[in-house]
Amino acid sequence: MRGEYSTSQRKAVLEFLKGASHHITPSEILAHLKESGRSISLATIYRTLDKLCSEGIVRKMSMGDGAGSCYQYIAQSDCHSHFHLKCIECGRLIHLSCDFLASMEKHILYEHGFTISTGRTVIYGKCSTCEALKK
Amino acid sequence: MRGEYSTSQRKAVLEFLKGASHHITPSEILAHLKESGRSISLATIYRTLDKLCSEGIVRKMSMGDGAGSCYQYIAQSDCHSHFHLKCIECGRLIHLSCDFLASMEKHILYEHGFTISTGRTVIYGKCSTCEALKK
DNA sequence: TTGCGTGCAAAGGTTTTGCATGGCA
DNA sequence: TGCCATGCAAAACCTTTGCACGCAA
Repeated sequence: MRGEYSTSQRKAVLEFLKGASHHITPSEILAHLKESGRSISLATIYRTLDKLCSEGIVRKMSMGDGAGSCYQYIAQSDCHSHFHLKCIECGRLIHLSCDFLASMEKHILYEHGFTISTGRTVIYGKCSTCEALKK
Repeated sequence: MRGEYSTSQRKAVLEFLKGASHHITPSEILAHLKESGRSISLATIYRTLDKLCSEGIVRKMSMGDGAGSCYQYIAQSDCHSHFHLKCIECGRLIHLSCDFLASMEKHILYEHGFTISTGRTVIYGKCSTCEALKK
């Protein structure tokens, strides 16, 4: 028989991703699940995330930190103009929804023929706090 | 005495970065230098790149490929509104200079208090060719 | 029963680090 | 001479893979 199984591990990973506040590393998933008493191997987490990505349920992003990849559950309401700004200094991640950016997407599409994937894009820079601290 | 030394290895790495056509991985540097007869250890390349980054001479970028980090020499003329678009499908990297994006930078700075680092930011999406191929 | 999913351990790749040596100033 | 930089090897990570077993359907 062909098809996919619904195992307790898959459910646990998916449930945690849904409840999490975005952008989680495989190690974090492991840690949180271990805390809750559930024990899953890292290999399984990677394999599960891989599958969820292929199915379009989860999104893989790479933060520039060298701290490994991050994964994020794709909520239905999340598909709009929603950019991520990441501060180089403090590492804070800012979620930004803004009409201006929506028009930027259109500009790049019509003028430059490029369809932006907002979910996968991270804009780097400095947040106001860190910029102010800069001597 | 305090300060930095100018070694042949540092010169070789920097020179290669200057001549290269952007976005090089440490392994590529190693390979190219080995080809030219010069032999440098990978560790030194990493340490040199790290230093060059701190000095603001070189820029570190992470492409989402899992293929490791990329480094790029920062030319003086390169500091303007210059964004990178990377196609998820074919991997092509597009360099984009555009007034509209310059105004986007200002918008994000004034309205959202965030100073964008254009050099470190990679915008992901699909180029027109790959978008057209999509069934 | 079938065969996908899991766990474990091992392997692969990138990046970092310790230590003795070499080289610039 | 004083230190920083280098090379080598080992280690630390993250991620993938092989294999035998367990479990969903």
